[in-house]
Amino acid sequence: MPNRSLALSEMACADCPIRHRAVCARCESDELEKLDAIKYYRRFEAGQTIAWAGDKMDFVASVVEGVASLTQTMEDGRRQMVGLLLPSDFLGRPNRESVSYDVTAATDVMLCCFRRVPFQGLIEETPHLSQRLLEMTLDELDAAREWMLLLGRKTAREKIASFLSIIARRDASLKNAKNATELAFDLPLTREAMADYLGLTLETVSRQMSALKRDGVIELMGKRHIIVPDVEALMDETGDDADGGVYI
Amino acid sequence: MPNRSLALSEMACADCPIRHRAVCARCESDELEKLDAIKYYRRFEAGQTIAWAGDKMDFVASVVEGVASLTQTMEDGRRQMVGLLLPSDFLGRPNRESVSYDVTAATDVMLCCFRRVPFQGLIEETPHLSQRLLEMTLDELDAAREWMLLLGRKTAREKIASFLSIIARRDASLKNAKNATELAFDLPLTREAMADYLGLTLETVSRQMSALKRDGVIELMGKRHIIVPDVEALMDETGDDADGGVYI
DNA sequence: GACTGTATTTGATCGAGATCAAATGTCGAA
DNA sequence: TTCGACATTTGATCTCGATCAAATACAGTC
Repeated sequence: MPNRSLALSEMACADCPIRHRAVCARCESDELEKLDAIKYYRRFEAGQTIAWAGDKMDFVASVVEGVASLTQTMEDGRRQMVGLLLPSDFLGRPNRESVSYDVTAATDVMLCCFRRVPFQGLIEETPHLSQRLLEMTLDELDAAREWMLLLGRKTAREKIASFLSIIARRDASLKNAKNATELAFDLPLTREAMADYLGLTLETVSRQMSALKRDGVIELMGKRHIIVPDVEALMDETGDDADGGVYI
Repeated sequence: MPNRSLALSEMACADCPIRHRAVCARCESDELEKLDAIKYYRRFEAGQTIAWAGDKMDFVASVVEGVASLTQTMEDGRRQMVGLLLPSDFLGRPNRESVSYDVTAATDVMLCCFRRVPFQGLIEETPHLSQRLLEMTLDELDAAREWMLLLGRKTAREKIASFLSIIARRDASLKNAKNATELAFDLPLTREAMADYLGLTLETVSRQMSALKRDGVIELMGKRHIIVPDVEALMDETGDDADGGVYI
């Protein structure tokens, strides 16, 4: 498990890769110190469960590295992913001690955890924190609503293309990439997890990936590395109107 | 259009039916006065468009009476509802001048509107307001995630049963009804709007409503009034686990 | 009471995606 | 190098909900 990109112990907020995107983004240095006092890092391996729905969770957290998913499961085993947390995204709900969804590490994940009870206190006394949390929650709600359109009305092919463009966009945004016409990135999810995200079976995911490859919309290097030779062409497959994805 | 349940002009916050549920729920009387200074009421008739996606909206609002919907439309006309606003729900996003979704009055609706720019100012200086807004947004996010499970994984029959139980629950909650075994309420949506909510066609909605009626799960008085003789039986049809909907 | 427009129901058929099944690829461990 | 555990792809068939089409119900209006 060779992952030594960040030393767990002595990481300073100033050097943190998500310092200006996460829930702490607007905090001043004195506010940051208070957060620092209640924070600790935790690492999870790909596939590991971070928490089960119904568990008590004594922390909330920012995703520093990697990807985590929130999923709901029905009694008979049908599963739907309802959240995909990338670096800088926030995990947990203040003022609620138990988790509502299964939380899983899709890749190796590092979390910056805040002890929940003191964090709640900080929220109440730190407008910079609560304002940022509100903004992030509103963004997540917007994302959830895009996702609802995808689940309710898009075809399998459109779902795949939409998913790829979402990942590509978030990936480019994290890397601060200029918008080139060509784009390359790694899929953070297995075919099965993609199926859970998209409300499809893994067979349908695989078939549609093959179809997009056959049609030259994407190229595959191995199973997980994706090259998009023409971003426009991919966007055309998503079913979204042309101007829908201009802003990052 | 005989609707004189509330006089538009001189309604006092103290008498407001959503006083203790809406975004103003936690405000003290001095805070309420500041809100009162920037508020006005507006009424919309069933079917009327409140705002189109992309429009500038110079207010945010609480739904006082009636039901409004948020919908997304694809170029080829496919439509997905992504929000259903019942009394006390909040409409609009502070710090964003244009609307992201089409907003439509599903029934006759009365809004308590706040001029957007001054409202933004109040949010920043009134923790009672911003905390309540955060809480409501988190609740909406949870609801959106339930909705995603419905859209991605439930059968048509389960979707209808889930929708009916959601409406029944919210209706009972608004009326502060004790939880009887029998339940009766009016559908606030046409079959077509239900289809947009559920990611189905209106024909499938109609067929599944007929099937639930045939099987004795619901009774219909006219097209819109629903009687649920046995709430347990309806819950069994939703696909959710038994303890999923205990809390209101 | 006949007429019009809209909402809803019901019927017949089709097809996208699910399901069931098997083959293939991949990688680490023995 | 072979084995075993997975992840992924591909094939054959089935089914639920979509689509196309028509009948029915209903409310308002002249």
